[in-house]
Amino acid sequence: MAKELASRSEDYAQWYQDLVIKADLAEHSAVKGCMVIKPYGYSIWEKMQAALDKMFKDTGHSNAYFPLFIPKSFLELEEGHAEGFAKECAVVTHYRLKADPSRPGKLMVDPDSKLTDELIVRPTSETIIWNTYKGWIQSYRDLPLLINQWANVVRWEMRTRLFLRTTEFLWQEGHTAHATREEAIIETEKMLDVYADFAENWLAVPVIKGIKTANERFAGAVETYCIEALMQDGKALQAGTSHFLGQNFAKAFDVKFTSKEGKLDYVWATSWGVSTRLMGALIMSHSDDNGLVLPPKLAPIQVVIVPIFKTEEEHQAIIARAEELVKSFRAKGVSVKFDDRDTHRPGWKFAEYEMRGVPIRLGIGPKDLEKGAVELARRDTMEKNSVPFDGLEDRIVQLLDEIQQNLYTRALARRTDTAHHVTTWAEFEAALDKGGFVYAHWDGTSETEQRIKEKTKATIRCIPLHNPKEDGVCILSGKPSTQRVVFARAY
RNA sequence: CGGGAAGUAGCGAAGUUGGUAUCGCACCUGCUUUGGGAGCAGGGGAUCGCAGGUUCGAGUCCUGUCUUCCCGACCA
Repeated sequence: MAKELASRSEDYAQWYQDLVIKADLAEHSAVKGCMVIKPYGYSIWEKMQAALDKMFKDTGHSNAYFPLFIPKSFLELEEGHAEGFAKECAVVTHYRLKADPSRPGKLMVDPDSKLTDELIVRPTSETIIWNTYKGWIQSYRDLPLLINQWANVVRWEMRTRLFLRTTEFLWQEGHTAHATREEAIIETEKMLDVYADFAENWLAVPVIKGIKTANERFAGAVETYCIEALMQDGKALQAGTSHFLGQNFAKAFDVKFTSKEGKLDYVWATSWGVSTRLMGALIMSHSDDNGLVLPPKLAPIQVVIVPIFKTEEEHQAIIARAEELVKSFRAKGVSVKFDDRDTHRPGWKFAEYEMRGVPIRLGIGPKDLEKGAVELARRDTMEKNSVPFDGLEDRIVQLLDEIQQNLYTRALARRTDTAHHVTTWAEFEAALDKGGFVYAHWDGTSETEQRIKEKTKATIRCIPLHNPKEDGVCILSGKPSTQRVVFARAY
């Protein structure tokens, strides 16, 4: 009724927007390109943060916090980095307002408050962090330095979409410093593994781990690793990146250390990040035309109990039973909500929790009490079954795990089913139009990649790690190639 | 930032050649209801995105501006 969505098949983009709004995840703000993340959406993000934060800590990292503002002069120091971000920076040029003498009650920028060194609102923090690290690192004993920060960043995007691309977004950025090139590369790959682990085991989103081509590489990086996910409409989404920065930033910010052998050398660096874009990946991987579908591990509410009754006697009996269930579920670590609001009827609640993606719904009414059972509805399959109270909490724990697995399996099957291996240009174009990852030979040049992008809007998502070698010819140039790379149209 | 579309009550929409705003849902009250978004009756809520202008009179015409959506260029 009031909350219907556009269908995925008719208008995928509209479906996505409707869903974000109607599942109460986020809304547009009064500020162009910026969103308000609503409590329900934010609680999902908090669960992601908690899981990732633990993974970072478990791999030896500590959190810290660096300034929102970066002096413009810092951003200029690493050439590639400067070029990459120059076009999308918000710049603070003044530090004060004053009453506008020509418009009573209005404010104006005080021209006397002009900053001599303008400040950039961070689009990423490499520069301020490497400026800081210079003071922290003198010896090999100070290494490795393993820092993460949770922060907001601003990139002045021309075209925005809730969660997928907004002017301001939330993320974490890890910045590490190492004594050797090898150690930095190990770190880069380790954090990519953390991201892949998180994507697959928490988001239930299968990802391809790979390396970006030069065209797609992070500005200032020597090598960019990524995890690429496939959305239901057949488009790819970069879900996380991990960069081997070489000595680029160490040289730009003059960060040297004395080795055990007494030699002075620049340190080796990595940076890695995932953002609230993961919310978009989560939404577009599992949800359906009835609304959001959440993997149990990230669902703010895993089980909702909806009472159904006519008389107050029935109501009281249900409350008694429901409270027992809540207690036993919580004892098993299951997050459960008993929705005893009398302001909404059961049917309304069913629809509402479906829209919000709650993995399991239990309906309890007089008929169930009589049978000693509940009506259990699974959000992922929309199946309904009567399940006895006896042993219910164990069944729930098991079922949550089953749902988590099912979402992953389903997403993986979709990715596998839509994957194409092509050899000719005609096949390539046809495959792109169908959607999904397209494995094709490429001659390895940026020029060819660029031409393919211009002709088809598809990009090389990545060169998969441990990619099997296979002789072939480039789909566009016909030149020899030693491996297939992954193409797709992307978000 | 270029091209297109849109903005009227919380949401979705109607509004004729300019004459002071209508409908559905939602909301509030009451009664009846409650196993898939309840029914009936009554009620409240809009300076028509914002700022100017034309006019006796502007939701409607003109100018500017903000925001959103779609398509491009750019990007997580």
